[in-house]
Amino acid sequence: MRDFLLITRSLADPNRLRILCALGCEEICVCQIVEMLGLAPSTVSKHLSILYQARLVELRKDGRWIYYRLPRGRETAGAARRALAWVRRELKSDPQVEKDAARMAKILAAGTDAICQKQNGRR
Amino acid sequence: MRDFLLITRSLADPNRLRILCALGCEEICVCQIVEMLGLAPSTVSKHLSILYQARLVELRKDGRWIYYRLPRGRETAGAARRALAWVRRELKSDPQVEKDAARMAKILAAGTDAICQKQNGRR
DNA sequence: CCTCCATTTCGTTATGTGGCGAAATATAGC
DNA sequence: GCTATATTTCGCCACATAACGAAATGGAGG
Repeated sequence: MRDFLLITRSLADPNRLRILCALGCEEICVCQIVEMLGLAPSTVSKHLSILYQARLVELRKDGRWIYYRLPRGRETAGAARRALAWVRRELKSDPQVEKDAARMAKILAAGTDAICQKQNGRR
Repeated sequence: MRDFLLITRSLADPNRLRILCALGCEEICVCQIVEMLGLAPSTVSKHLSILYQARLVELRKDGRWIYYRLPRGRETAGAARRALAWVRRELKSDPQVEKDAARMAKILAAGTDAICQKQNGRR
């Protein structure tokens, strides 16, 4: 029950749902999620931490960047995998999610290296 | 997204999950849910109202009693049905849920009419 | 009509949560 | 080692929420 509640409480916030849907299949840098949501980095970090504790996302550190993604390996807890499948199904054609996907595509495509483009562009 | 959030926020509370699991297949009176959870009637009523708004339960009024049950008809929104199937699967063998089932069985079996037994017994 | 009782609604309180900015942490590059 | 930058942690505030008891609602039955 406790673990399941970690999951359901994670899913009870629109911004966290948007993050999960945006992750889709690709790996996304924190700064890109910040850009997509338009929230303060500290806020996004908190959301990601909540998702991480519920095992709904994994992270990979690469230099000073941190990439988040949906869990991949076989070792992924079944509960998390089923929860993600459920969310994806229910929100597949959600307007907000679709808008986010379009926006994220633009964010990823902007700039040549496609990594933390906004911050690079600031200089 | 809005409707989906109604569902996920409903599922983000342990007492509401216990109610949904207790409903299982049978129809249960509010006073019996109160007895099972050990919470104030007003609190339980609020929980039921939240579940009702998310379409996760239906109600049937019978005299001065109100029975709640999981949604039945074909007209039930698919999202609610899928959410309930997910919850049931994840919590099928949860210790708390099993204890609740045993307790609820006792509550339903107590008394001959099996309706609001505790209140009947009070007189 | 009046009472009784199951349930809901209302008002209050304590706690949880989402948001931000500031400060801390960590890594890259000079 | 110092600076710059990405991310997290911390402290704070506004607001949501779960709990209760008291009062209101509504049907049953005298």
